[in-house]
Amino acid sequence: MNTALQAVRGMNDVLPEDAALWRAFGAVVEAWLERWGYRAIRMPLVENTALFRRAIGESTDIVEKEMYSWRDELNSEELTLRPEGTASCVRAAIEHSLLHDGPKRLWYGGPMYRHERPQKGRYREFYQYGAEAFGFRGPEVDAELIVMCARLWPELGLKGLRLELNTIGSAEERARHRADLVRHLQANEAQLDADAKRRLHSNPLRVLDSKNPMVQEVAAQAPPLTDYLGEASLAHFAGLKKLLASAGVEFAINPRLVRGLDYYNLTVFEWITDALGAQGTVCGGGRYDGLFAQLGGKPAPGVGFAMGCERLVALMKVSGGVPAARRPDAYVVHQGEGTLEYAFAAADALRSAGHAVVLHAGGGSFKSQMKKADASGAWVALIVGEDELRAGEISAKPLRRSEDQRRIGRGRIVEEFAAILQRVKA
RNA sequence: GUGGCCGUAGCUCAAAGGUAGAGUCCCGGAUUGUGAUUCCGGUUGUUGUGGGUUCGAGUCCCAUCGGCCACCCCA
Repeated sequence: MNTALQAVRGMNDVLPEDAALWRAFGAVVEAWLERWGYRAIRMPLVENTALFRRAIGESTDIVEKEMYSWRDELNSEELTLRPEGTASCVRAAIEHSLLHDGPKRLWYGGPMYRHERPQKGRYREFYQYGAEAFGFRGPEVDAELIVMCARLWPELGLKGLRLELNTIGSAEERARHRADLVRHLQANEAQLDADAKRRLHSNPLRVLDSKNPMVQEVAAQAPPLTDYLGEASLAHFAGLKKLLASAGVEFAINPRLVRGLDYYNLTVFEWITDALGAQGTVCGGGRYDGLFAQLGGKPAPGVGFAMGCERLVALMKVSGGVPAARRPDAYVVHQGEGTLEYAFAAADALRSAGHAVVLHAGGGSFKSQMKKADASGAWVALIVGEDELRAGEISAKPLRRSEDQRRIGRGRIVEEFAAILQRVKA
């Protein structure tokens, strides 16, 4: 143990028992994304550091202190493990002119990397599914993305997720608000903590989100962003709320909901649970109409969300929505001179016929082999001993139903096994 | 990155400075080749790691690694 290597902190193995749940989760989510008309795209895990600096924002926590960045000396490139997916997805859309024939709905999944202190529900390598809609200006796609999620939760067996919603207007509106906000914060600078002071100029909107009561007092008196929103922004938000209401999706407006990435405008939202402790946001997203231009592309609107797989899988466990383990159809037990080849061939033939078959390996007494057959969860134990070998047969013993063991002639193994399996599974 | 709590068998946990244990799991057996129960027997280990104090450290001290919780932040 003293010389044994460990996984990197905050980066976890998913062991077979959990991996089954992950696969079930992934299957539901991917089918759901496709059903809503989103198409898969895959991006590299590594991008040029400049992409994230430009997309996410220089003064965000992610860029300031959470990115895994390094200089690749082989060809002098500044590279970064992606801390989120939207920037890469937009980059890919620009690079390959994906919008040349109209708007696009895309989804992706995979690991993201942020160097934060690990905690329940927060890891340095974590998985996300993301959906992005490029080229749609109206609020209907914002609504679609949110309603989509509302429809997914029951499919995963999840309850008690609540939706928080806000609008943060356009860049111009925020700039006007920001000027007044900074003035207000400066007037009350004595009440600000170190963190708030630091953000006063770098990212004053985040000050409103502070949990420090002293800072909260100042924030509460600050000019509300809503007062600075123009007609178009208000109409967009109203349109979104109307669609959510007609879909029967409940939401709470949280005027302090400001997301940590600079590219958002208008709609921002989070799906939150109280069942996972401090890391309660299970899915978050919003609109980012300026991002294409910001990354050097032809201007195009965008909206999207990302959901955290670790958190959703953890919620599925809490909710008890754990799928049953897959049973092998047969476990093949063999003992005696020459039986291995026979058993090996029988297992092979049954697999070719589409059955899930585990061949016993590693020796052991007959009894221990039967124990392993049982422990494997197999429906049927197939037994090849010296008797069977001599007779040119194989014994089939159902393990999950009270049905007698019987012999099958070698030439009829596939047909008869299928018949037994059908009866036993019924 | 800051603070608090915690690391003993694969797993869940005992051992209040004096010989490291239980349950579970795993392995073998209970008259020839038949699985969950029952009964009998057996292995669980550099007490996370490295130092220090002490006649003696799982226990006290320091460091380090890891986990949990909170802050922070977000998925």
